[in-house]
Amino acid sequence: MTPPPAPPRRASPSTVRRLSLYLRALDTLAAEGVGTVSSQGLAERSGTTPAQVRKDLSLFGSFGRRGMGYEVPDLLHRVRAILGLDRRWPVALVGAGRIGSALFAYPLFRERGFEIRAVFDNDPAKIGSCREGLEVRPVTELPCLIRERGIEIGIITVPAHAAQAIATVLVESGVRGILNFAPTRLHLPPEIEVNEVSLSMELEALSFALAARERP
Amino acid sequence: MTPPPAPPRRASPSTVRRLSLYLRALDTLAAEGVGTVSSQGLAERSGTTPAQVRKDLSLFGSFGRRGMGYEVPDLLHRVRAILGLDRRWPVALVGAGRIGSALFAYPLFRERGFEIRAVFDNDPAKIGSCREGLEVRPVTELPCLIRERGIEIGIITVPAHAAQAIATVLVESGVRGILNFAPTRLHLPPEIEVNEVSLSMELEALSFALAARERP
DNA sequence: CGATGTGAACGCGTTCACAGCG
DNA sequence: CGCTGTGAACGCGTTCACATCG
Repeated sequence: MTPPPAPPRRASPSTVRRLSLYLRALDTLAAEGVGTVSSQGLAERSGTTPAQVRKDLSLFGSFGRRGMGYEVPDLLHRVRAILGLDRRWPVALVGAGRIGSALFAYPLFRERGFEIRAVFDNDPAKIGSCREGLEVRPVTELPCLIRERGIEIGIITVPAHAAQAIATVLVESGVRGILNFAPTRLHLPPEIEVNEVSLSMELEALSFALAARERP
Repeated sequence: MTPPPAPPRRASPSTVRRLSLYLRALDTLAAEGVGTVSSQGLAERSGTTPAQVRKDLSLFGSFGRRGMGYEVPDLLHRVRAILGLDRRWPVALVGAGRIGSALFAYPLFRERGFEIRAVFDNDPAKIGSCREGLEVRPVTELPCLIRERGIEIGIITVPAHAAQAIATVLVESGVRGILNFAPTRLHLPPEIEVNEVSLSMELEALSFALAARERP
């Protein structure tokens, strides 16, 4: 009888991560034509527990039917909406090196609604060349193009020493969220969302775990 | 007077992540020729708090001098050892697509001691071609080469539907740690260390945060 | 003095257990 | 009866505060 709780502005980072996992699992289930799934079933496919699944979802509303579970197409739609994937997100890519080009071609981004609408680089050899049909532009044109194309998310794949300057310009041009692949900490206003992806950190976590096992 | 605590086999994932950040900061400090740093200074450069820095480090020993702080070269060496980076790690890359090739060329891996010693793919168009001087081999040769070259870490950058089979073969061939870029959950024995990197999850976390701010 | 190292207090995410409803 | 939704209990990582020592 209580209306679904107003979407909380802040869910814990772990919850948001798991919502992504649920979405992935629901995509698979929908593709398999499965109509209904229990918290148990979702938990198994996402590597968590049934209680955790129910707790996470209940933060945003009551999407299941007692005794039945969750309807896959409905829950899929709900989780997409919760994650903000019920719209398109124009994205800019700064850095047209190997990692940047790889991300550009990553099909899952587009499937989720992320559309790379601008690519920037300062290397004269790259400017003017194309990535998947989009021309690489010099960074000087960044502010203008970001605004013109309504871009709100920037992906940084430039060398560490250049990342802070790029981030600052992105924010000044209207970007509100940044995915940073450069191995350096960015200093930005607190209202800007920053997500750091450190590839070497991931390998180092493996290294730590493997080395820990060999210690006397 | 108490000897440094025996290195704990299990530190929390957050602690390990932060150790990587400290290492990065220490690298920079050393390059700048800074001789000493306080927990305060390290915290500022890593985006955490002084108390957190001291707690993290004290898990592994007493590396500082009261009233002085930490000596940068010494701490650098210690943190590298804690993370298991005082040795070389032979790595295999499975999947010579865009992401795989980008990782291959990522200089920070080699700087940290990770050496890609084998590259595999099943695409006949790629087999025999080279990535940074290493020849791409078919997956059929994987078990043999993994063993021959003493590889303990595998990086998976194949499509989701192929990832589980690859992971199983890697483990059967002696790999103990896996970095998985494929958007699928791997089922492996518990003694195997698995680290999932989900690029779309990172973007979805941004999308969630930005969308949450726009809600009424 | 100044900054580390650390037990204790705190807060928060996870887990539990059961009430509630189809 | 089955499974969800959820308050309460729990455990753990973070923060605090201070004793400690160069």
